[in-house]
Amino acid sequence: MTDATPPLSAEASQLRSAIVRLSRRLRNERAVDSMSDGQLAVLGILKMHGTHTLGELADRERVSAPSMNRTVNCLEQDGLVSRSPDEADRRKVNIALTAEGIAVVEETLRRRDAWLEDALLELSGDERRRLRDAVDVIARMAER
Amino acid sequence: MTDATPPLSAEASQLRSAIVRLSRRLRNERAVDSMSDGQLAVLGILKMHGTHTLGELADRERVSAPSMNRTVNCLEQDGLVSRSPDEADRRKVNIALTAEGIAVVEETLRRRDAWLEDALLELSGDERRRLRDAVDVIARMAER
DNA sequence: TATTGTTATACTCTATAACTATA
DNA sequence: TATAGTTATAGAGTATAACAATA
Repeated sequence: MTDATPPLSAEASQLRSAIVRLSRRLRNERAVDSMSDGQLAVLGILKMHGTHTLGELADRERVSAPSMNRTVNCLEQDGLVSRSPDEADRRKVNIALTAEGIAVVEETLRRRDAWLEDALLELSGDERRRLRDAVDVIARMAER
Repeated sequence: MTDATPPLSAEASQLRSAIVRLSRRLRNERAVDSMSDGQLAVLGILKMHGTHTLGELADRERVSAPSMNRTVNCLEQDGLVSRSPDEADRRKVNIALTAEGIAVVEETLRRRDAWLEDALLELSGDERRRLRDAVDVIARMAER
């Protein structure tokens, strides 16, 4: 597709702009509009990586423990997560998704995917292939 | 690279995950750590699209006018933007970047690009080409 | 004594409603 | 009378410091 290698700086700048803009557009699609980004992020972590303690959630989201405590309180009041004391170390509290929490996070991801699926269907076969070929490279860069 | 077309749902899901994660990683790189996302977004709009009125900025960021007013107050106090009454319609106020505001937004973009440039240099030539071929597709999807 | 979670308190960012100046 | 911007006030979300329970 592209033959000559363009200047590195232009390549980085264009990539950054495209990634940030698509991400912002995606974020608009969510199951519960009243839910904050922070709350949704916690549900996503629990969905993807299973039960966490409060401290683990705070570390993952790079947020203070009191702040995460408040977020978890809201989610607990809404019935989306449950707290239960850890058997081995009773200082710890395990936070897990409830059935309703699972439903909310799956619906949000479903909406975001649905928006993307619509967009993918408007692409040509070649454009879709180019996107597909880049996905694993993007994912690996994010882990850096 | 990829020959068979995978299920649309898996394709969308993997793309969403990769885009969101790389975007989050990029956001960490900024010139002034004490500056909020909202403030930086305003500087970015002014840098990219030139002078705006308060209402235009509020509309673009999908935020209320009082909220944008406060954001602009902070930027003005920090000397990053200037207010000047519109000549034609004196109800309006034009908000523009100062020299210092230009420097801050350029430094932030430079940092983000620098991080990306480092990451690009660690890729193979083939990986970089795949990324390059996808950028304009991603940019177009974001505009949808 | 150190660690985990929680409460107390304050600051920032957001919003709606009311106000001022101009069209 | 309508519109652009601002001010007043209140509701989330965040942080640091202090506290309680457990290791």
